[in-house]
Amino acid sequence: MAVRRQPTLRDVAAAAGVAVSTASRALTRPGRVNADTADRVVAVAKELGYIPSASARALLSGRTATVALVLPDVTNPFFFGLVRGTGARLRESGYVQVLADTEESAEVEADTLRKLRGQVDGAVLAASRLSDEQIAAAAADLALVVVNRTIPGTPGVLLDTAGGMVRALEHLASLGHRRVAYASGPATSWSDGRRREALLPAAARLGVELVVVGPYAPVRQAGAQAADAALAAGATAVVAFNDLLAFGVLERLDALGVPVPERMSVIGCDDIFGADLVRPALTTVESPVERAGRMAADLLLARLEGDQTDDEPTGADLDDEPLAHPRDAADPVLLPTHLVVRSSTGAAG
Amino acid sequence: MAVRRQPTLRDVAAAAGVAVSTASRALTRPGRVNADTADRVVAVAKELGYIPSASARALLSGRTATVALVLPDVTNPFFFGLVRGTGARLRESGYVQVLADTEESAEVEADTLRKLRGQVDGAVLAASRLSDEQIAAAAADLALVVVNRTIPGTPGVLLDTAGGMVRALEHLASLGHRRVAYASGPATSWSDGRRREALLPAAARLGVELVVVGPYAPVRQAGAQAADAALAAGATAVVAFNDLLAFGVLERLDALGVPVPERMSVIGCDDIFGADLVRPALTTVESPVERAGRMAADLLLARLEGDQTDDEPTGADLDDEPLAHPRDAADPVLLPTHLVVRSSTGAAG
DNA sequence: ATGAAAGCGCTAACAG
DNA sequence: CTGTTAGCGCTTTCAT
Repeated sequence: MAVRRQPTLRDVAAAAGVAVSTASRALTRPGRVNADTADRVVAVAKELGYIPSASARALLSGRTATVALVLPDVTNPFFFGLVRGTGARLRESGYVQVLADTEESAEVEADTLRKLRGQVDGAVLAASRLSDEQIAAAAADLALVVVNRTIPGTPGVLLDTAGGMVRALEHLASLGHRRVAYASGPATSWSDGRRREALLPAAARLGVELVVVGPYAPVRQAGAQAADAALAAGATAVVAFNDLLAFGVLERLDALGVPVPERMSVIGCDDIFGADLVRPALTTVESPVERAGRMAADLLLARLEGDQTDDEPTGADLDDEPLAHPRDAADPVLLPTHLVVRSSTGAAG
Repeated sequence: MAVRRQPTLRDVAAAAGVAVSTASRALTRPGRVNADTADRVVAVAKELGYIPSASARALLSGRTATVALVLPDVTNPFFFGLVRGTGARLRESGYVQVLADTEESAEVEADTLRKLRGQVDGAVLAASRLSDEQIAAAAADLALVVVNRTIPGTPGVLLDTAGGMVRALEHLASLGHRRVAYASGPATSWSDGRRREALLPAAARLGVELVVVGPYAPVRQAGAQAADAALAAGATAVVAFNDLLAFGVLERLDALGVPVPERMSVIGCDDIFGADLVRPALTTVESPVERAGRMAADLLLARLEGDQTDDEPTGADLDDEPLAHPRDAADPVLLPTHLVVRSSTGAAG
């Protein structure tokens, strides 16, 4: 197991009867070396099973061809799409994806980010628990792209779940609901704040009374409390922070014998795996998470590949070409969401 | 973004007024240096925000403190537990986890493994699509632990799903089922072979007629065909290769108006997220996937940490101490599974 | 077109 | 206890 010493470039060069520098060129810039020599080197390298050392390359170039995806909780199905989306995009460009779970802790997250510096070329930071300032600080040391967060100067991808929730409310209003509960997510969740900001005026406009209950942890178990709270509030419908919570609400209502959607309509958010499996199937706000992941990776790679301007750029350059590469055009990309109506919503009881 | 040059050990040494080697020692072996000096160096390092270069360390030591988890498909919920289990264990020991998706392709897998060599200290290989020989070959270059696979000389963790399926069959037999369909998984799946080997004799013993249908891709969509095949075979119960497939079976039966479990019992495997959410809730073979992940990581780390015997061991050592560290005691760990009975199984129609 | 040599950041001898 | 030196594997000047 893992014993055999790996052949180095020196071995290849020796076997091919050339200098290491020639071997290096033959392998990386075949054009800048005699065709015959190049072929020979390549052949020898292949025969020896030579694989360039990533560490040596990284040490020399400062680039690791590795990107981290930093998440509060790898097991939350919501993030699966991100893992997949960023992973796919990164792989396409020959990057390696490393996964970092911060266990919902701001401290662990800050620590992770610090350690990551130097290990990776950049990171996609999703649903960060850090403050704007902390993120901005981290962004000074490590190429960062944030998902579902707005940090001035840092590129980001936003999923418009707030908009989706407004459409969910409109849907409920059209079904005759007049008293709707919003089962809110973690107090530290940036998304949750945005949604509340969007839901309140929308409710007023629609003539719907919105009762905010919570905050709840975005997990199934918390759904029981949310269901009870919605019931107690006299709501005929409940919009949950996410599908996990909505699943829990459905379970609780089922256990209580409250028919869905006859006496209570339920709407989730994210359309995670399972939303169409539960009975009744869950009406939910679908967000293109995988696309968000791809896009986040895209943004990051663009920065990374663009950072070819190694040697300290002159001051002049900094102020020039504001069009080609506008400094503060890091306006986050906003991805639209849409409401998927299933059987968990119906006319107001 | 990511501009500021990181301080190196040299910067720290200079700022502290010592030689780099002293700074190095102060930071890594505080005991072997004057306490005052050490304190000063540490203070300076902290002030400068010094972080040792992983690349340089790796280049020098040959160890990257990184372990890869290689999977055929990151999006398959079955693997979530593995991601979580290995990730948790690795993090505990200060290792970084990298995720590699081989897209269900043996070629991509072989390629990935080759590239990984040098980038990581070892890898956990789950549900490999490679042949035993290919895996054994890869294991010569990279510390490997396999999950759900038996490779002589390579440590592994096995989930006893075959045993679980036999218990599932016993459960069905006790409910009076006499004709049961097994919706088999991919032909290349090692697990599937094991299960068939276990199910056939068990069926004979139980006086149950087992009809093997398939093979099917382990995905929801394939469940429709499986359901139809089970129906056509006149079975009163179907055991599916995995929960994903079972979900599809449930959906199809629902669409066809076949009541579950009245006219058809359904059993899945893995107890993935959602198995208790579907209606009727799915009876399934639960396997401790997360534990398997932890254990796989454990085995790998044991090898890694144990591999302190750098300089080529003498031939003598190889034959000695067969007890302390038995060479071929790489007997795979077998983790027990158990049947979770839910409402998708009932008495034979 | 090719070789020799320097050096990325760090640690491990080897002096002193 | 601390400084000097060498070298991990590679790319990249700089010569030739």
